[in-house]
Amino acid sequence: MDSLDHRILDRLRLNARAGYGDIGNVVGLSASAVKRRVDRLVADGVIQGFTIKVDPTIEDRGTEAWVEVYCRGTVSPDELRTLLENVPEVVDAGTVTGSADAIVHLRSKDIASLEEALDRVRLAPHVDHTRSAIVMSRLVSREQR
Amino acid sequence: MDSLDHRILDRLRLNARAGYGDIGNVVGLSASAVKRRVDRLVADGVIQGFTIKVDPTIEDRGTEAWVEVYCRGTVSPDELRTLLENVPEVVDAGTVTGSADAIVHLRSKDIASLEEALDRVRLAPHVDHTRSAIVMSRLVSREQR
DNA sequence: GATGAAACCTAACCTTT
DNA sequence: AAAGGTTAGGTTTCATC
Repeated sequence: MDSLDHRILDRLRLNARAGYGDIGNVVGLSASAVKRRVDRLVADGVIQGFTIKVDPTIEDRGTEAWVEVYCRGTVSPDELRTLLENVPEVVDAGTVTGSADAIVHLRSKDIASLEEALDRVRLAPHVDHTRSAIVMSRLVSREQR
Repeated sequence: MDSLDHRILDRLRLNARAGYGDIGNVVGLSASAVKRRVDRLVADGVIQGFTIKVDPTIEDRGTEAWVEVYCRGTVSPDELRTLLENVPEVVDAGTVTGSADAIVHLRSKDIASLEEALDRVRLAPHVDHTRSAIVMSRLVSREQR
């Protein structure tokens, strides 16, 4: 992982379909050299995949909320994972420090379907209660770039 | 946006470098027809870009936290945005319903640098106090990256 | 880094509905 | 007209040197 690798990652982040030759022109390598590095970055797990960014509203994911989940007693992360993986609206979740057991990021079509998804989280075993914050306006969005 | 478009998006989400011919074999179209649809999806803003998923630890973003931001008085979303955009560790943020003014998702190298970033948020004008939850274990990760 | 064959992208043209 | 298929060219990928 030298500076050339980082610059190649930057180019691919901007355009994952850029040709090896084009990337090479920017970073100062031949197409073959770039391909070898990209292949190695994939093999090493540095590049975990090539994807697209899709407008969330197109796929009924324009409404979002962050939810703190509070459980009764002690619940293993595995139990929580199983529960949350069964709710497709959950896009991101983790166990956290502090009073809540987990924080869950939900994405859905509208408030109604968001509430429906939240209910599925809330009515699961072990879950005591939740504390929700519905996103009104997005301020920063650098998760996908 | 018909079902073919959705299936093409699914294929590209799995592998943004898949060939048009390969995608066509799966969805039942010729390579040209797939290319025309992809070009249209890009032109219409449905596909917002082609990117890579990079292992967060490689780029010093392995430690994360969710932070509720509470402000004094009334603060416009624009002021909050300006503030948060100047902290590179902020990967995601939005104004929310409930008692907090905003929720901020931070990613950094380790706890120490996370705390440093949090301080930059906390010491900004208008910010009264924050309430943080550091992520211990990731449960679900379906965010498009 | 260079080479060459195979695979792919792309645009123009044709067919179908 | 709108959408898909076919073809032909130029370019890119990829294994090998």
